[in-house]
Amino acid sequence: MTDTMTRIAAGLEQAFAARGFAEPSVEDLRDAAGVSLRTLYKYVPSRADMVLAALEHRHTRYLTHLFDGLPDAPAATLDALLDRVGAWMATETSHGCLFHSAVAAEPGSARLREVLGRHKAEVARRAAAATGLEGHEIELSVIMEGLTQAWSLHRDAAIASAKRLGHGLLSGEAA
Amino acid sequence: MTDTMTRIAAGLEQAFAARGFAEPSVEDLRDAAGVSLRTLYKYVPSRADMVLAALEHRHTRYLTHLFDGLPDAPAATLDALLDRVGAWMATETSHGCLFHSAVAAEPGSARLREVLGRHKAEVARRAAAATGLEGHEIELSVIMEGLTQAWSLHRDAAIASAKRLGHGLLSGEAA
DNA sequence: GAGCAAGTAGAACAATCATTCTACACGACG
DNA sequence: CGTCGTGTAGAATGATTGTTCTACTTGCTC
Repeated sequence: MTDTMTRIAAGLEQAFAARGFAEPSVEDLRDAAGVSLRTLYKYVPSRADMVLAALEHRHTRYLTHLFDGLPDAPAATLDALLDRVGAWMATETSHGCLFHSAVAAEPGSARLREVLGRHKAEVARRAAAATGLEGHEIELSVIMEGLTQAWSLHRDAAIASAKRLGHGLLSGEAA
Repeated sequence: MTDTMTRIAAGLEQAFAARGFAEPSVEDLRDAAGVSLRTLYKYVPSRADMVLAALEHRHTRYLTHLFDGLPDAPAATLDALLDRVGAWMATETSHGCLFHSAVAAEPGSARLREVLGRHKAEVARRAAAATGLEGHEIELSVIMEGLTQAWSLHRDAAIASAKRLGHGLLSGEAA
């Protein structure tokens, strides 16, 4: 059933998020997934695929975390969005973006790079649509990426700084 | 001699930058360093120390690349700084910040986290001093981190966006 | 109740890898 | 000349790991 696959993906995501992509052995991943080695390999036929499955799962979780039930007013929306990025960092990842980490761990993998690109593009597109900043996807990307990286060092101060940069974007919008 | 140590550190930096922190074996690192295994272990007694040596070397190289001979006028300085970040990405790293990658590869290492923190703090401090934006270190961090991450996907467009965000900071400075 | 899909537990295999060790080369210097 | 510091080349070791395989258990369905 898909149920088993989801449980596996969720466990893999958590394991990679907590311990990085290099350290956990397949036996560790099996424990995290809560299934036997046989079943794990049946659903996910290699360790590289385990990484992809984890990222797939995280992608959908991240999207719902960021965009479900956002407010309507542009300024409030932007603030809420950046707060949610910070909240995600606080609860889900102590350090950086999991997609970038995956690519960094295996810079040669074209599949990983493609997953990263799709993930980032979709986040930026949705963020622009939600804040009425269509055409400024890349500025939004820079702000959100910057917040994600800087959060681990500066916590709430990083969120406040990202908000200030974002407001500059909104008010510069008259032009 | 320190000469040998520098040669080793430079080789290690290049190897890790090109192939990530997980993939290269110690024998690969030996080839990159251009010394024998014995000598490598004499100067750098474990693989974890090889990572640290590489980061140490990159730190000083990055600082000189960013800050040597910067112009004086605040706006020109900021642009030049962000251009240099982009140039660094183009020539030195196809993907992301090497320090973040190192931490991501081994999230448990306190030594790595400390090196990351010191690196980022020094870069932000110098950037603020060079652009006359003292007190805005964190905004600068967000912009530079964001550019570093977004560059791999958007290239020159990421640089232009980072500049726009930075100019917003400079003109908002009247307040 | 026979058979089948889907699961668990864990041993076995082949390969890789970090680290150490042995044996040798060479230039400087007293 | 001898020896000491610093280097090279590469084999041996010991442990870990990704992957596969064997043997057994459940629950469902005809």
